[in-house]
Amino acid sequence: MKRILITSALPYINGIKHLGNLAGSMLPADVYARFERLRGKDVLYICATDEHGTPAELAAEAAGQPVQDYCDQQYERQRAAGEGFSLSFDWFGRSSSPQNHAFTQHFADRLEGANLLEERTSAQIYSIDDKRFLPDRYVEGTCPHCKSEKARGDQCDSCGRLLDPTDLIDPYSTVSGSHNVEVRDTTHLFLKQAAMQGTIRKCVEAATDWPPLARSIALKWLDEGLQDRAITRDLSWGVPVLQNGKPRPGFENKVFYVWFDAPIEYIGATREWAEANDKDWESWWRTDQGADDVSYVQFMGKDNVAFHTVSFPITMLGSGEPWKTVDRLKAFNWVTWYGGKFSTSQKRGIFMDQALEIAPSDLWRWHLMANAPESADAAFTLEHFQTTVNSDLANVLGNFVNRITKFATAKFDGQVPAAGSPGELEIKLYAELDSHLAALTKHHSAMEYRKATAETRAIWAAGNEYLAEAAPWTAIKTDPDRAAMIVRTALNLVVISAIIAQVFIPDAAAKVLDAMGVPKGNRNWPNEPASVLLDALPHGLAFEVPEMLFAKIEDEQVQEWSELFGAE
RNA sequence: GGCUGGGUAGCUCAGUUGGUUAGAGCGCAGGACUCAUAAUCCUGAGGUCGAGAGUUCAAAUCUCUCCCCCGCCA
Repeated sequence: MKRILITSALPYINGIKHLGNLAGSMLPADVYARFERLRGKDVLYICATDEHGTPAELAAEAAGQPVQDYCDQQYERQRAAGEGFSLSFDWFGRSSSPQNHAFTQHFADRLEGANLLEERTSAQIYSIDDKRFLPDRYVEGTCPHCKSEKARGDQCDSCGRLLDPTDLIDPYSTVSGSHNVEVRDTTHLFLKQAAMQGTIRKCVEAATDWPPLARSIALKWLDEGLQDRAITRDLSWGVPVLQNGKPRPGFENKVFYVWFDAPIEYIGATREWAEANDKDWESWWRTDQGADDVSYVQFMGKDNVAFHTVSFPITMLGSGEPWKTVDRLKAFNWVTWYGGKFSTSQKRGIFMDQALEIAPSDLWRWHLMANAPESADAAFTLEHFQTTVNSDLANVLGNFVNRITKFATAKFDGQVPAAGSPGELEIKLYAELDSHLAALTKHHSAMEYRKATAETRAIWAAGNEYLAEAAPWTAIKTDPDRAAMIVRTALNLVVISAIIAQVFIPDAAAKVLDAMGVPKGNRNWPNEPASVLLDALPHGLAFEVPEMLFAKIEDEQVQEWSELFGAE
């Protein structure tokens, strides 16, 4: 398939995201998007902010702003942070967009038409002082089972039992601390998920492409039996509950639940992109309009798997319309901060905007992908960051590029030399590079990022190994043609090193390729034999020594950052 | 409590369908080189593969029991 649709889990609007959020969906999705684009695929990489729900309302209130203004501001911050990290979104949208409102309401109408929606009344906690219904986790009180006084409305952490907020003794609002709460009846729209059980099971069982983790999570939900769930909430900030274009009676003060409208924004954002660029969104999302030719790949953290494998497919399939559903998905564990949780309030960890203030984005990108939380949670430490950056980027890649371009400038006048022909060492290098490139391409296709970075590094290291063995500084004294051959080969290897580096460290890679005089159109993913790749630069081509690619991270900086960001 | 995933060299991790002396990077020790960001390259030391039992000619890899860590439980 030539067309690839990529989405990464939508970052919530409530504040700028930390390095773990970046590493767990947006960054790997970007690397994959870049890889497939370099291979000539027609890629559409979509992301957006997830803006609705109680946390956004409360955060806006705390900031003393209208929620729309708050979201506008936070959206801009997140967009800028994404740009700072060179995330190559084709579109970074907003779940509060009119397009998403329309799709969300459309899906609700379709689901109702398919007899999958139902109004049900239930009792919930209403806080009189806060003037709002309280979501389960915003209610605390005394556990009816173990008498712990800090039980949450959804669960008691003390005895582990699942609770209904109306079970709590002496409940109070964690929003205001007020005990002035009462139980009120409220009516919501329920999505009859149980009715879709068989359909979804078939999809999951057919999805042999998914990683075992994703399938097992989905199957577990199915085995326990899908429960019907409310898709509306008593809030004002969100998608209004319409019925065939008109306010639904009794739902004038309600909106759709954020978990219903958020995944729909993948489609909404595509439409935002299409309308802004005079493109069509249907060929990406409607299998009756060309989307059966699309491979759809989703990136997300482990916590989102169930929503992407079960809830969202129910929405799409339940509509009875031919929507494109996920083909492949890649789920990540968490990046932790020195083994613990990132925390805004406790000032633990580095957030995206702060990271960019202290080091270039390439450094973070490389380190986070080289240590991606693929098989288990991965601990971020500044010391480890320093080691990876200094060793892989500065010493192995930076030094390789620097040493050979400087040598070639001094001895061959800054031009790609033409003399000499391949000898034993070159033949050996060709074989090595062929095998490295095949492995690297395989790892990228499989979205295995620790392996892909290791293989990338091995190619960079092969450059240093080749130079050490071929020793052009010795050959130049006795056999200038031999030295020319070595230099030409190494300069071409610099180019290959930079081309494959583009997906991880786009800024540094561009510096190298610009300095080497490689036109934009010649920077595609290598798919020729190494013997051709390593003699691709035109003989006589003038190049420059790239400016220093990576400054090393000094111990003093690590010390300073540790104090700044609460490292332990 | 239930359910994923994980527990392999000092650190971070690979280990394909069970099969010769368990691998890589970093760190450490020694050496080489001097083109280069005191960089690089080579060699080496270092592991009862969480604990115990079992299956097998053979187990890090399969089975059972137990212990620890992260996460999820709408």
